[in-house]
Amino acid sequence: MADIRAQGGVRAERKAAARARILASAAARLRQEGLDGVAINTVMRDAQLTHGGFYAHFKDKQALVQAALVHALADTRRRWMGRAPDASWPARLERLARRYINPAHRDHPADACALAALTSDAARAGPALQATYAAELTKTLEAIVAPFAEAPEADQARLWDEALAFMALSVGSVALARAVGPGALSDQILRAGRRAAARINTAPKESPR
Amino acid sequence: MADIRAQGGVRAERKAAARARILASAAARLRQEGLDGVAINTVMRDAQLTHGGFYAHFKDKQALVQAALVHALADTRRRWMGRAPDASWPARLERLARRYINPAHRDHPADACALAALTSDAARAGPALQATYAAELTKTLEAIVAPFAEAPEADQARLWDEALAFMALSVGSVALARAVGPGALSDQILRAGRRAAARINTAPKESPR
DNA sequence: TGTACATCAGTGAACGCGCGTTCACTGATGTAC
DNA sequence: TGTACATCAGTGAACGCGCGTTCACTGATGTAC
Repeated sequence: MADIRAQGGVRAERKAAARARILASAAARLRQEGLDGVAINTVMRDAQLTHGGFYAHFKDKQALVQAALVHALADTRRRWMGRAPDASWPARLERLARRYINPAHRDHPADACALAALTSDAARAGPALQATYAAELTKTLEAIVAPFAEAPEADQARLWDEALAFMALSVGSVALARAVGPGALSDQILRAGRRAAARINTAPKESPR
Repeated sequence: MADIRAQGGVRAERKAAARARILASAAARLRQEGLDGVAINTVMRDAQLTHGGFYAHFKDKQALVQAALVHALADTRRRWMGRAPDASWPARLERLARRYINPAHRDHPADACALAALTSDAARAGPALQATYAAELTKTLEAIVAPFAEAPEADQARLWDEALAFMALSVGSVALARAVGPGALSDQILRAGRRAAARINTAPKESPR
């Protein structure tokens, strides 16, 4: 009895399921249509509910968007990194670039990385969303360098810088490839971006390679 | 007399001046607040007019946004490229990266490159705006490689690819640096992106350098 | 186990707001003679 | 040069629409005895 109550009961279970549906539909809308695409009416209809009930789950639209952003990125980060170990740092960047900067990722935004979808939205949003965006980007950067945490201290700074530039190029390539619309230019951007991402180099200009 | 009429007369001159004010205010709003920031009421008030008169100048909001995008990019492209000749292709990329990927550019969006401000907006917009965005990006790419049009035919494809990746990284760095909000991470992104942009390399993975 | 009351997720109408667009009107500018 | 009419950039009220949020209400679930 106590156990069953601890599990939540029928009502709590249904509420949790409803919240999960709301979050999933908000996450998809967020990635596909941005902040303005997360209209409460639409999200609730997607989740087979009416809009009035929304406020039993989230304080306001802002809270939903923040939760949806975290949800979406946890999902794509896990799928992106995969399980395959990489032989070297360049091999890792090459593999991650191949899996991120490609036409399928560009063409399916509802399942894609929210960092690439929301650059402009986050730039214009308030500090709260920007902080969430920054925290999620940081988690992603840490996931990129994680397998090389054993590398010498002296190399850590270089890896971090290269991961930063790698993310800027990856996000930039996909965002730009979407912005120009379908066509040859979009494909060219992805090809060039993918190649350059695998060869990113952040040595300061003073020290020639 | 005929000359004065050819110049347009008082009414035509005033109309042209009003149109220029509308366009300038729309271009600033577009860069700072995106497509939704270009509200006709606001833009017309900025231009010292009332909203009803808008349709004497533009067919609809879409036409204004397209014209403002072209206007904004012509301006920033000219300022970005400057007049200084560059000693070499790497020197050109290094100089352009320094002038694009920096805190001042990040922090003054109303005067900044619209390509970086509108990636997400253009990705979700209709084909007409995407075509304009693509055409403006193409003009920018052409301006980047223009001084090296005399280079051997065999090098042209490489220069174009590197210009593509360079733009993806430049736009991505500024867009990402804005998205994370002010702080150390934002500055790190710009520093790493700037260094990597000056060293962009799009050789295919099969041929090691 | 059965009954009476309390809780609260979800419903659906309503609100105020800003948006893009339309439209009858005004009055300075332009044109015809 | 002077007068009568035509044009049209700009005004300001009005429209329908979708938005986020509020709120009185419902009815199934949960609790107390």
